[in-house]
Amino acid sequence: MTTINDVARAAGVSPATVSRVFNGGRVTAERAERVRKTAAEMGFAPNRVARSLRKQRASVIGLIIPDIENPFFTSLARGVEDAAQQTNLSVVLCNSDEDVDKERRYLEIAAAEQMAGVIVAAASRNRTDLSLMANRKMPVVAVDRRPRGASVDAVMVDNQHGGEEATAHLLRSGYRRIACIAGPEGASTSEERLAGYRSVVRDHLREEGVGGEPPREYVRHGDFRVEGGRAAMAELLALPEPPDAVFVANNLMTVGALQALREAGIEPPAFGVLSFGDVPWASLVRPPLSTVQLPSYDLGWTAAGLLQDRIAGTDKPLQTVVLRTALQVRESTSGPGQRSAL
Amino acid sequence: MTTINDVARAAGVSPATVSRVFNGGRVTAERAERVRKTAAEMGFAPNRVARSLRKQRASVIGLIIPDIENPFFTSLARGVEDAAQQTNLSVVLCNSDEDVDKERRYLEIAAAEQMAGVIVAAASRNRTDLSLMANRKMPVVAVDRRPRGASVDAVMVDNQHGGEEATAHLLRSGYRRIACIAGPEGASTSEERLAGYRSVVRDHLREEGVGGEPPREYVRHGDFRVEGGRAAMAELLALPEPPDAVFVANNLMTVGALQALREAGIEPPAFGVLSFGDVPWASLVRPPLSTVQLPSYDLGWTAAGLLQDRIAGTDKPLQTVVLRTALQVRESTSGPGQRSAL
DNA sequence: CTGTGCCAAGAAATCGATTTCATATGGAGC
DNA sequence: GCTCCATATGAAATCGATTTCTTGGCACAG
Repeated sequence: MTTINDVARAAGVSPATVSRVFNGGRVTAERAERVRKTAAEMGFAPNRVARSLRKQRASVIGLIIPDIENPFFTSLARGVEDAAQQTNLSVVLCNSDEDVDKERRYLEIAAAEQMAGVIVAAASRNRTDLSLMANRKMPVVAVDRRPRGASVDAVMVDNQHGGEEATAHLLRSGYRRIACIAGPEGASTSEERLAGYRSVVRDHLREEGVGGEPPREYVRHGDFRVEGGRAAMAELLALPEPPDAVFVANNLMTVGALQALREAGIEPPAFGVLSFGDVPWASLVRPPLSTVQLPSYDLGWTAAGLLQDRIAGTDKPLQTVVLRTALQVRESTSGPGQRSAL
Repeated sequence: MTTINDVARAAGVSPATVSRVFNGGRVTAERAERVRKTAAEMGFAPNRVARSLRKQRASVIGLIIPDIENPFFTSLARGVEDAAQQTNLSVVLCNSDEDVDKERRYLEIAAAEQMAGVIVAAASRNRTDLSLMANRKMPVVAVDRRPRGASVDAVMVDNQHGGEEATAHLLRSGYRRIACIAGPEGASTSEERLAGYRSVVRDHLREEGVGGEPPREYVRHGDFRVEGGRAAMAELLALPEPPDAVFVANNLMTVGALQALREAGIEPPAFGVLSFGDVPWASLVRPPLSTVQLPSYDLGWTAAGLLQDRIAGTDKPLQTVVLRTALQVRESTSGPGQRSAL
């Protein structure tokens, strides 16, 4: 491969001069031109590894997500990528698979590769450890999930608001026995969504003059995966007094819940189904699914922006940006009255 | 950060010895133990950038895919990742977005970062240029799509066989006016699938004593995206004699086709729909969709295996592995007879 | 005419690990 | 007891770009 030394020799200058030509140093126009020309002729591209070693920083940022097969995260990844392209940073995507060990390995790699920064959707609120990054003063932005105790910039979704909006909509549509399939206990996103659900149900019960909390058995915890949603839904349907609607706390569990409903011969909107997060190809599901839409792309875009500011060395105080959800009403929650023929 | 020199000093040995401890050189057990211990205490992890510079090779492989939001490719990516983990290679994922320029940028990065190898699902059969890799003798494996004229190992799907199987199944189910929504002209995957379709239809016509080719207007070209599938399906439905079934050459276009069908108030299986490639959450679509299942995970796994062999320096002749598809019959192709109420 | 200051440009140090080369030590064989 | 070899180890070169340090030349002011 042609190195900076080859170019220097060919152009009759020193390697330092070649470097300066490519990095905005002061070089006389005539020489700069000559260097650029020979470099182009020889097909010279600076060796990034050597550059990173010397600069102690690579022009790469890491993006660590817990599930590459979840469209929410892939859309987020596109947001990051598009934003990063603006400052010539490239993005490497790592899939932690919701596994804290795998995640740690990737964090170690990010550190050892001297990446310019990391955006991480943490696999665990408690056990994700960002101290490696802190030690090296490597910029980090948390996205979607904030690891406990980490002092980093963050971009979050207004989960509680989304949960409230969803539950209120179900109530407005006439459903009365509303269940919730929440995510894993301890996951911040799950707990906030659940809190939104709880607060609206509580208010409703108070208005009705009943008071109290939603029935304990109407709240189930899944694992944010398809199978967990299916199991939770099956349990709900097996209750002595099953619910007439469900708010499911993520898209994949919704897929599972819908499968369980179908197996039981039950069809929305007689049974209301509202998903937190777009289900891919939602428009294909019959009937079309009402969802709380998440700004996944913007989440990524915003996170990448914050990270780039930090990389550039801003000393703004840490900030947390919260993006709003948007309720997308479709037929799956049009009300228990319109029973389809069963 | 603690370097190999810090560790060496602390352990009272030379940096060379520390390096040997971590790279399987000959070191007396007692010293090795001491080095390992101090290294652990100091939290030493070798700087990958420096290592890559010296070794002229990083312990990272690049995976370039054209669409990160297509579950086919994400599943493939998981296969690559799982296989790579076996030899401690990490995978960086790059999304070319079906854009040859973006793809070239990533290839340049892979070269400049001195990645150990690249697996690429080419954005274009003609215009994807792998000469950069060839120049540096960097191992490359093509997956799913083979760039024209590149001498690299490849892992492919038996597209023609899949197309034949699909079309034959539609015929067996009683459909007679079978259309095909193919991919972009020039894409090898698309053309092979289409060839499979053509050959079966041709044979059928001959058996019927008619002979000839499938009607030209029954073959449409889309762009492998949702919108393309929708448009193609709409055109098919607008024909004077519309088809009674369609073989769609990829999963995303199938989603579009289903949307167009629904808008026209037509429902499978009265109109047969068969998708090449699993539609995500296929089980949710009503009625369940028949598909030609692609071994996406195995594609990735196999490609990573081949790449690792090359990285290890095997001199086996170039090989192309072809993996078979499997027809998954569901209700969307159960035959035109069972007309659902329209 | 000389001193000061500025700027271009080369020489050389640097980043951190690996690897070659040289050296010392110990043991085996005669 | 001496030679020879194997082996452990350290010193130093190396990878390729960036950056600091130096030098030399030129311009301008006094």
